[in-house]
Amino acid sequence: MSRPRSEDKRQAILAAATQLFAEAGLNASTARIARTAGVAEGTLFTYFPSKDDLLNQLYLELKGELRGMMLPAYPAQAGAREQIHHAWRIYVQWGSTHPGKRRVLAQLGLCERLSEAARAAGAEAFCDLNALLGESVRQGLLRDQPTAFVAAIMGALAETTMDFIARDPAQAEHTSEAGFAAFWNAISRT
Amino acid sequence: MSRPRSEDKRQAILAAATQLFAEAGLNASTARIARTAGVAEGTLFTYFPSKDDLLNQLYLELKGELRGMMLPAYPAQAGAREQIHHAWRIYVQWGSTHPGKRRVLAQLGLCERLSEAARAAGAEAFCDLNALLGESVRQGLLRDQPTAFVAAIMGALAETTMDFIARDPAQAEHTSEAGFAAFWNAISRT
Amino acid sequence: MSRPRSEDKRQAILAAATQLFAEAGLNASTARIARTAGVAEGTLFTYFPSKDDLLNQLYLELKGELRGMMLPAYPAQAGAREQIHHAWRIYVQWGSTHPGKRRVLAQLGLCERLSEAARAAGAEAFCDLNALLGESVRQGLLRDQPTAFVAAIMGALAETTMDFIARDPAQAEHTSEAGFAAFWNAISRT
Amino acid sequence: MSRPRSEDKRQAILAAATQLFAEAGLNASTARIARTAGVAEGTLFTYFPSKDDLLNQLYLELKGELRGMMLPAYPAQAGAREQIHHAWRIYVQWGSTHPGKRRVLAQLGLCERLSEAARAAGAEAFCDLNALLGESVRQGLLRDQPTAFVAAIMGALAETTMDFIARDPAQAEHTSEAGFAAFWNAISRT
DNA sequence: AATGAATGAGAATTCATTCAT
DNA sequence: AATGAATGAATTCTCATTCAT
Repeated sequence: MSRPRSEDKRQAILAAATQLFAEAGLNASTARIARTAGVAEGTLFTYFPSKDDLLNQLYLELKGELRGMMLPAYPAQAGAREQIHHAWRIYVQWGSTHPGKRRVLAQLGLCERLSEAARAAGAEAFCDLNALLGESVRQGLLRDQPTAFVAAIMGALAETTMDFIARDPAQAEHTSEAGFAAFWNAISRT
Repeated sequence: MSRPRSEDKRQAILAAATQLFAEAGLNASTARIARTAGVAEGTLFTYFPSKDDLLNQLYLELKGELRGMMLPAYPAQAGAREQIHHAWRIYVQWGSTHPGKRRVLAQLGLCERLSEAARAAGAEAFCDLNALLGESVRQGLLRDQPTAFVAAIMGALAETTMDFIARDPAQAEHTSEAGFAAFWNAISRT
Repeated sequence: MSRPRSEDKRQAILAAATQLFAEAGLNASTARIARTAGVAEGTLFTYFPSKDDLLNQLYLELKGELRGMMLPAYPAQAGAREQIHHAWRIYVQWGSTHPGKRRVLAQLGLCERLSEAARAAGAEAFCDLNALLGESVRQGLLRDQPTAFVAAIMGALAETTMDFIARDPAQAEHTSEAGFAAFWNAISRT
Repeated sequence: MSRPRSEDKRQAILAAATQLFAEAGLNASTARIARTAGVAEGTLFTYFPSKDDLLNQLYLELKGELRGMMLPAYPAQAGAREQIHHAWRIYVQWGSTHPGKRRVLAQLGLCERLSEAARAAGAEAFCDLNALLGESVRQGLLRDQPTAFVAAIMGALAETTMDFIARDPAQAEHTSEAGFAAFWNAISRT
């Protein structure tokens, strides 16, 4: 009966926030975000009641996008190594293709304004991957380390890999594989 | 004739900045830093002409401290692996012992307000280590990767290791060794 | 042909405004009033073109209600003192029974946004009472003071009386009579 | 050693606040107050950390001024009636001479942002007067009413009196005496 | 008429930096 | 050099009002 809230505007705000956060850090002002998104300052607050909400929802949005990419990543019939390798490729490719989003996701992950709820929901993106890693440890394929440690190592090496791809995008494929090799050697038993 | 600047005050300001940046992020206000340091608001600006200068000098200070720890780290007579292992232990121990400093160093490293000059000067802290890693690659001890990549992998895994030590300090020794094992497997040739 | 305005909605808005103004002062937002009234934000403005209008109409509404209570208050056959006493009782009882309405009426009376027209119309509530007081002065029953002064004294003492009843409702009857005694002594000739 | 805080500026801010609050209510913005006081917006906040503080300190300032006027008001040798009469005159005169201050004091007294501490400290202005009234009740000079009720009646009638003086300042003296007569008759035993 | 999204002018406050003392 | 008051631009958020649906 009234004008419906526009998903376009919501997305424009999130996109503007992503861009400005990537360029200038999470301190980018709501005024600038609104202007970049092409909406009035007040409008931002009809979509996101506070800047904290914007931060949290943006985090979920980005994590959700990543999750969407990684969900179909695990062909059941393949071996564990192949599945993990596949997840690696997708993750590294997403981050290399969207450096701004990657940067913002990292900043948000460190930001103390992120709610526990958002953090928990965000963890789902890597839920299947974590399960896969845990199972692999249990089956003796990987060294006997806490799953969280293995997962953190994977994340850290993937980030490093993406940093190098950003510097030399032409070598993306090769660097990604080199990174995965390093990761696999770091954690595999043999 | 004017009073000379006091190195004590300079250090007090840097220490206060480290503490507050660790607690509240780089947005901690100069007023709060000055108060915590026990000096007047204006005094801070006689030691650091701007907040950006404070940030850059703090970065150099912390990198310098780290460099001071790591310089005597390389007993020439030992083998490369042992020297690298030694550097790893010192680095991880420093970061585990000074979580605030580590946190601030990481934040500063990401901050766009850091000058290229400071970044370059800061890189010196790991200069010898980088040389050592490069040499090891050249000698075929490590896999054939760009030295910067190897160094970045070392940094990333060390950070991950420190994160886990922070969660469970009782296991510091064990976690540090597990982290190094992962690193060594990641990059060593055999 | 368009839907007619609903008197129910108008009353709901006025009731919500009364409640929120009593709780939070005249700054209570139109959005909150609309929500409390169960109508949309915009709807409020089809019934009251502006917040100032809402304020003025609410004032008239409350004054009108009070006038409705007091109109049948003057049994012609009774003496002046008894009629005035009767009016006092009704007024004090209304204010004690509806503390929110009383509070809002007082706030509105002081508010500079109230139009002169509303103020004038509102004065009608006490029109008969004023006439009665004036007549009593003229007949020598009350001291020789301007009627407006006598009326203002009555209002002030009645408000004070209601304040005390609000603090100790159990003594309402007694306090009301004590207040009236004070008033009568204040203005009666003997 | 540094520029001292200027009592002049503090007073200028309080005066500007008094003026604007009297004209436009307590909603007058800190920006306007600062501009009127001839200081920068930020300066207001070095003298008053928040608007609430400004409100509370202004209340204390005005109450203090009033207290300063009334303190020497009670010549011990005079009778109770004469002392109370004297206090009445001073109070009414202060309020008539400073209508803005009176108006603001009344608004602040009703405002829920006023701290209990300020309220308590403010009550001191009428401490002696209250004691005098209480003693007079106890000695049978006044009717047997709670002291607070007697004091409230005095305040209410004094306010009403000041309202009328404001409308017709030429009759100030006469109106003040008429008001006191009404008050005294309202509460005195005979 | 009813709805609630859209708007942009404030609101209170913060903050890096300057400057009088 | 040291101090902290002074500054005014910037920040997040609110709100009365308008307007598309």
